[in-house]
Amino acid sequence: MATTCLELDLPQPFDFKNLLQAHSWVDLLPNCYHAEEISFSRIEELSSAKVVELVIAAPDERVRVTIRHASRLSAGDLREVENRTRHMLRLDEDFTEFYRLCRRMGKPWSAMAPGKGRLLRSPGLFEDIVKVICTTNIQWGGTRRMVAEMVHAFGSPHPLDPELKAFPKPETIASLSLEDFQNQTRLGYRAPFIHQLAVDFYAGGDTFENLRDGGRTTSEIRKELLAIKGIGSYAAASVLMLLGRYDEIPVDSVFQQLMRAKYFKDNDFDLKKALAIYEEWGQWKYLAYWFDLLDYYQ
DNA sequence: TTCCAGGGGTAGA
DNA sequence: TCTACCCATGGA
Repeated sequence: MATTCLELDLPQPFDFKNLLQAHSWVDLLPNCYHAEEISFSRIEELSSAKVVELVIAAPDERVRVTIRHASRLSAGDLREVENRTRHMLRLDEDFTEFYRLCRRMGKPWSAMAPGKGRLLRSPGLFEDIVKVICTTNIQWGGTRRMVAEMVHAFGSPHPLDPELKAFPKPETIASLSLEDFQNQTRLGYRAPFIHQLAVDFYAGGDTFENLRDGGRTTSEIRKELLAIKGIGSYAAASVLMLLGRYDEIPVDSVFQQLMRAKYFKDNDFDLKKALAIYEEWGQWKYLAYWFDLLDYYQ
């Protein structure tokens, strides 16, 4: 076994612990949260087909990525690990304007300004879209189970610890018949959506990479997301957040519960009035809602 | 047993 | 654009 370390500068301010704890992506395989060390690990399959383990921590003002690997890593492999880490931690997103708005809005949002607001995401868009589909119409325990079943059934194993596996590649799922895919996982009616997504990603991944195009409007990208089977308004808002666009609020049972508990009495919940609560946050609505939620239930 | 969960697709109005 | 109905699965 060999171990290689990478260190990356963190933009300041940056709250790494909050990035891990603020939403539950760190609880979904292949991510593994290490609460005591304030770190997480995950198995990654690189473009070179090497399967490595990344352990990511931020003990000071830098990110430390410890890579456990079986064979020698090339400069290209290391560059890929760096790029994937930067994407997961959103190191290149600018939250300056959001923090300014938080300070102006007062409590509870003023507590955001010292570096909170970054929500962990996956290195690849396929993984994030599949996981969002797995959050629909099911409790969180079911989401974890479905994601774990896909990773165990179709993920590439780490050569030094075959029980640890990467998130499945689109081509692995696309190479299976829908029937075989369904028989090896319990995804319910979501199975055809995820299988088709894998087929489409494998056939034209570049089309999906266009969703990351910063030059396009959120409504353009939202329209394309809604064209994906299995993605409705809630899931589109969630994927937009994972793309770094916070304009849309994911209206689901969690949102409605918070609204009924905090802002509406008895049965006078009104969706338009509820959405209007966050209107003044403009392009930061998702984060304003999300941290309002965390503050209320903490 | 029944309800429903970090909803979405479809048909029909 | 809105509504009704159906959709697998499993926890409560």
